[in-house]
Amino acid sequence: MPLTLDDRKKMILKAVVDDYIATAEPVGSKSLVSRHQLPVSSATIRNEMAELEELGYLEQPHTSAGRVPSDKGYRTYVDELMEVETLPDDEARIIQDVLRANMAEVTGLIRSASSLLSEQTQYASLALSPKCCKNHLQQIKMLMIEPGRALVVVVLSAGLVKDRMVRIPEMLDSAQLMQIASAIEEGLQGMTLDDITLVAVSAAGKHTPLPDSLLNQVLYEAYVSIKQADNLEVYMAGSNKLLAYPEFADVARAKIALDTLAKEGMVAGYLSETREEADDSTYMIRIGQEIALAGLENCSFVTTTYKFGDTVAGRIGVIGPRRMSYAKVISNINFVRMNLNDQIRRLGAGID
Amino acid sequence: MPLTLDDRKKMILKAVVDDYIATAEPVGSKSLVSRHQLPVSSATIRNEMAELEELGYLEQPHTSAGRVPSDKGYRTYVDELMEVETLPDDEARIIQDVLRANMAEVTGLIRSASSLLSEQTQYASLALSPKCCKNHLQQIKMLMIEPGRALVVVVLSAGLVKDRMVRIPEMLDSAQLMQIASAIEEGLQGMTLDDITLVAVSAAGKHTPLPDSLLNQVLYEAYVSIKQADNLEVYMAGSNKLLAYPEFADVARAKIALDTLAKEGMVAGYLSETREEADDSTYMIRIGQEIALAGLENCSFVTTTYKFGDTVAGRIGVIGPRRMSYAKVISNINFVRMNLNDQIRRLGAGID
DNA sequence: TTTAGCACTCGTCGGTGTTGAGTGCTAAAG
DNA sequence: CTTTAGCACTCAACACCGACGAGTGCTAAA
Repeated sequence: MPLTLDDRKKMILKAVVDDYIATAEPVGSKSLVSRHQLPVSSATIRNEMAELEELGYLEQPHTSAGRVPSDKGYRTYVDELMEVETLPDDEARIIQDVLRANMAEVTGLIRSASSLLSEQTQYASLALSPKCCKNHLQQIKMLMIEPGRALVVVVLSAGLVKDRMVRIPEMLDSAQLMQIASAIEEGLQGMTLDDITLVAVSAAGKHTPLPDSLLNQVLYEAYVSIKQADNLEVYMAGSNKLLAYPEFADVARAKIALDTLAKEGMVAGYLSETREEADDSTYMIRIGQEIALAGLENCSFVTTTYKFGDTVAGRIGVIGPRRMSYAKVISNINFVRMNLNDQIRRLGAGID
Repeated sequence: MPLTLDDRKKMILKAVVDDYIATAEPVGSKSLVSRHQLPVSSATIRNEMAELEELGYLEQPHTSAGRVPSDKGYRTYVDELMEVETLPDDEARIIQDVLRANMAEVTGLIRSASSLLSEQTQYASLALSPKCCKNHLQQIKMLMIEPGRALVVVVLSAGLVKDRMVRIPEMLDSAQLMQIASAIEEGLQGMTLDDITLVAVSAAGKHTPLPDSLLNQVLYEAYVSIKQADNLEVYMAGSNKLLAYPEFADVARAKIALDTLAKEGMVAGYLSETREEADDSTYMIRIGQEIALAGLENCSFVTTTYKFGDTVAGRIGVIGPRRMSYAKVISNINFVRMNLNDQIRRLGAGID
């Protein structure tokens, strides 16, 4: 049994996947030759397809139906056979324009990149908020809103900013609050987020000449705010677009898939685990069963990473039916990735 | 033709709606008598139902099927017939606990109230962010993040806080930025948001001894931030739960409905328009065609308002199939509304 | 090795008959 | 005048049937 397919088999596999992606219907030998004007007869194709099935690249929904790609079939398709188009100018322009218009802030930038992907590909899209364990605390500010309430602003390296409303003792005034914040900031300057503990925050804050009774609550809230700044968040867009595809014609199946996607934590967890693998290639593809999430068996993920400086910060990608137009999705994702990294770099560098 | 139904007709209408809500299947005369142990025969019910149909309260999907409530039927059901249950203790407890845990900040509070509603009722829920044209600007702060970037924090009356990252000229230092912010704050102190114009902001800011070239960009960003603080936002949750109901068994219909809901702007606009009506009653119900949004013809909205102090600030509610369990939804919504208003009041008053 | 030919498979589609829950109507009983 | 038993009628849902056709595998000849 050959480990690699001969050229004709590759050619046929590619044709089958292409056709199935286009039509969503099992493709037969006869329609294949006519559609692609192959120089051989349908009988030959039949023999080849039978072999491809035996090798696990194709499947038959039932005897006397055409063939459908298996996970393995899709896999070799995306790894070896597919031709990635370059993005049409008009689509490229849209992406560039939208990203440029949203570059005031990282979160908004990523969110809009995600929406863009969904809009352009007509699949669902998702993005993970930037999270980098090597992130440093750069600043922490506390802003008095009214007696008893303050806004804690945490600035991480790479210019990522998060804030959070907290309750503080009513007796604290604005000046004291700022004093505490600077004490913490000084004490933790440059520490990585993982290294920051409640003890460390407390130690830093104790340099302030204030009674513990007032301090403790504030220090605790500061600690929580810092930790929360690094929380993994998910932005998802266009999941209802999936209902347009025939693989979701059955509402029950559709519901299972959408319910799974709605549990953002699950998807986030899954994607963040896969962080390390395949770092060299620009994108990562998970097909069907390769996704270990119940309910997404006939879906595929295509994701890529975006960077802060030169460290990977998060993922952004597309979720669609297994039978998705990988070529189109990948060209979009690559372009978005490039532009996203570009804008983030500019944002960090302060270029307008 | 009588303007009001006699007691027996009311009784029958109520029974039909109750049954249809429970089973999702057209209810016939025979099953009605057996289910409710009515003291009359099915023939009598048939006659009554025929009359109710003639009067427009019931509809027949086809001859020789049972009856289904019409919009008018649902309307009188919710207005006159339905018995609103009081919320079971355990559900009440959950709501109280979750809201209490989220009371650091208004936006989070409302968001969690919305999720709660969806979770408790198993329908979709949505909430509009607080927006009150009589809102005053209370504070505006600008926080230097790094040269060229600043965080603008806008505090409205009632303690609503919004912030936004902006670009500023690189030459500005932290002190200057604070100076500008206080100038704006002083100049606009107590103005309602509607009255604040770019001109007003500029006028307030010009008191600072800085060259126009530096000022203008900052003032513009401040203006945008203030305006944006009052933007209408929508939080939606659980829209995929709708797929569980038989009215959405047809994917095409389901898609239309979900697509409409996904256009958050549309729903927001629709709900905010209905703001004034029915202020006296605690909740507002829109049934089927009463909703003027294409795609939601067999859905219903049940919404209520929440308040900042004593002015209406926003809406929160549930979207479900027309055949929704109004009694359950209303008891949930009322309870959430009460607790939400309570927590908002405490939040404003600084009670913990 | 390729391919024409052929028998076979099986899902789809239209037609047909049955079932059953529902109706409206009529005529008798209360 | 209202109620109700009885009956004929309607119609969606379901199962069954046969024809159709796109597809297959196999065989034997080119």
